Amino acid sequence: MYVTLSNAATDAYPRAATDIPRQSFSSARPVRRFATGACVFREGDDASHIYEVQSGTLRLTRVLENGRRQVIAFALPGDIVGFPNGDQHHTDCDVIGSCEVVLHRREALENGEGSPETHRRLLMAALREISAMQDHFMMLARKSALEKVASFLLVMSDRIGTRQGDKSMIELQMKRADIADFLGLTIETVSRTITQLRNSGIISLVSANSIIVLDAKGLADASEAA
Amino acid sequence: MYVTLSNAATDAYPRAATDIPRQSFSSARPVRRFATGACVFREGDDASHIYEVQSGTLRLTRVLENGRRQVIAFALPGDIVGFPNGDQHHTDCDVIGSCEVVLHRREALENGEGSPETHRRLLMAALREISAMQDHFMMLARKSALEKVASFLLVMSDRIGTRQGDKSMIELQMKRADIADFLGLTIETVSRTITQLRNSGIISLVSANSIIVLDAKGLADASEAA
DNA sequence: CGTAAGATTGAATGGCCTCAAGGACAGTGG
DNA sequence: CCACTGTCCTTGAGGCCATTCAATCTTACG
Repeated sequence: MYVTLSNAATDAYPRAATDIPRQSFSSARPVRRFATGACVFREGDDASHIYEVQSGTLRLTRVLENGRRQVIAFALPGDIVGFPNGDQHHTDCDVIGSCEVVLHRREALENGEGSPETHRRLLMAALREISAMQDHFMMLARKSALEKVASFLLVMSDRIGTRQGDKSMIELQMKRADIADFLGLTIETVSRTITQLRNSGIISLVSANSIIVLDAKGLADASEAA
Repeated sequence: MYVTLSNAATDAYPRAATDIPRQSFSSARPVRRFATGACVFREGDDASHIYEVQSGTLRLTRVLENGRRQVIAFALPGDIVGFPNGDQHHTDCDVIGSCEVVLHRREALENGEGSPETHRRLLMAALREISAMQDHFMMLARKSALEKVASFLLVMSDRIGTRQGDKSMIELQMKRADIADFLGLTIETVSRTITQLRNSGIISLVSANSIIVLDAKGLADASEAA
């Protein structure tokens, strides 16, 4: 999951899960379950498979020698992760909310082994990934802390929010540290910004990880404040 | 071109131009020349082709409504740009140093129309792109101005530097504004940082766009200062 | 109740930005 | 040949936002 620049961008690149009836492939492909905290793959591991998330949440990270960490993306239902470059994975992939994933053999993307339909779906997902990452560049480089956090909550609301009348309820699987490393901020700044949104009456917290969006328009405004 | 985290990363993902003898495809494919300032495509244009740079420099940009601009990448010889998402291009592509590009029909990537060899090369380039962009995230989110500029110059030195004894000469095609929008900085900060590197004796300027790397190790140290 | 992990809040610093002015350079026309 | 102009780059001063360092609060769990 990337925090793209606008809802328009999100709409323009619909996720696979909404493109194609889910049962058309899930029943024919091996599905694996992972518990929270499990590791799907590590940087340097042989990239044997590509993973399509059906439920739950994954986290992709890269770490530098000096300890600086970047969360590359969160993978939510409908997302596909683990695109190889060469023979190896180049990120870590951990489960932060117990999940079910559909496994695709790497060759299904690279050689077209298996059905042409699957090959095409994986290829399209890779191209969509490039586009989404380009949007995310703008996010990391050009947005303020408030805009980043508001954008993040907006996307999460769209992707995993449950409607409660005119409000939306978000159950975050990730910790503040994950959000911070995803948005290029510190834990403290994320926390302070969430407090700020709360004090503005835009959101309210049931618990630290359970957020209600009270004012979707206010959140959208905050996400692209001049 | 992305500014990746280390030279190791660059080495690990060699560019197409060094992988495959150039004449094996360039002679069989239509080549187009563009003058500096030309526009290759605009966001929203129909994505009919994918472009492989043989010489010169391209610039990929995205612009927000509010005027904020992000340079997504610079395309140098060996790079491939214009990966579509859906039917349209989602960035602007301008020529900042007169260039020759090899055109590939979009279908060569998406359908495998044309040679399987070309299909595979384009697919591998797309996957390499994803990996390089992931590295670039760390750059944008976690590096200081000094580290960013030093990293940028290191990559440019590796890619387009000409050896002068133990020194390296870089002829930058891009303006300060392009560098700033690529690194997520302001023009002033880029300029100040270059001055700082000059005062440290790490680089020297022949002219604003013509830079000599006097101390490659010093530059490398600056690019990953703790 | 005690401990540990995570989240929040506070105070102070600093790095980058903003605003502003001046310098370098090429192109143009008198 | 030389002002004139526009573009780009550099430099300075001041301010703000995010960080850093540190303490407190919350929650879960034995």
